[in-house]
Amino acid sequence: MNDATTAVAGCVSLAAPALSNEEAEATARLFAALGDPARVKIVNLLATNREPVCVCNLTRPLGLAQPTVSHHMKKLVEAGLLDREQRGKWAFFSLNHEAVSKLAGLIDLEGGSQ
Amino acid sequence: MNDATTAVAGCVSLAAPALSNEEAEATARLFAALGDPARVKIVNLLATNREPVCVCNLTRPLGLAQPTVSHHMKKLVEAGLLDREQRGKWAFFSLNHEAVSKLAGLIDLEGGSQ
DNA sequence: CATTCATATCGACCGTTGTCGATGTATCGA
DNA sequence: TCGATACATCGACAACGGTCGATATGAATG
Repeated sequence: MNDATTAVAGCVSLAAPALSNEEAEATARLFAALGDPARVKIVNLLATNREPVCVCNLTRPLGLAQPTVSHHMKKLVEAGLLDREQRGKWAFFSLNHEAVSKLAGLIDLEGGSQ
Repeated sequence: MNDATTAVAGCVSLAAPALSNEEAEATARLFAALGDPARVKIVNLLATNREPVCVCNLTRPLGLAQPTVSHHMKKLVEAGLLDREQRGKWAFFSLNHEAVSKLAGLIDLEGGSQ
């Protein structure tokens, strides 16, 4: 999922002249994707491990049931922060580094468009 | 409010080796502070206008009632993203650029601690 | 001191969201 | 084909959060 349906696709820098309602909502959705401790840990695991991770390897370190983990993965994919790849029975999730870079750029008020 | 009670004080980079529960919760609280369109707009206004803003000047551009705006300002102050200064009757809010810089650093997975 | 104004807090309402068990779907192996 | 595995979806429940009107606090003003 790297298309226009992701939140990151509709985001503009926080230093942009005047955010529209749609831009503010998309930006809020992107930040809200990281507004849960479990999802922060998921992104942290993917950022440090480098290799894609499947759901079954996340339930134990997160201490959450499998449906809950799937729920969080879906949120992160919809935000555009994670990519999903199906390999047989397994669904492998990896960081979308382009989206992460764009997120970092949103907050850069000095070197941004200010 | 720039003390240890703010969310930004307990945050660690998303590229840090292994986030504790407390670090993940603090990071999530910081991101959640920007997980609402109204608060995104508030930060955007403060980032572009440079000058501090009081609540009475935000109700009209946001289209929200005064208690709602105060609620959002409190969330942003608790997160550490905004500073509050009382001048007579008015409460002036301004961006905490140190916190914004730290937030941008949290997401920088390349130049960070990875 | 009374009034006005700016802001915070309270209480209530209600939509959203995190959580899990149960179930459905699809794939792989025996 | 059958059973096991991995994952998504569904339904339900509880907790959280955004919103507003009413009210409280506190400061300037006359």
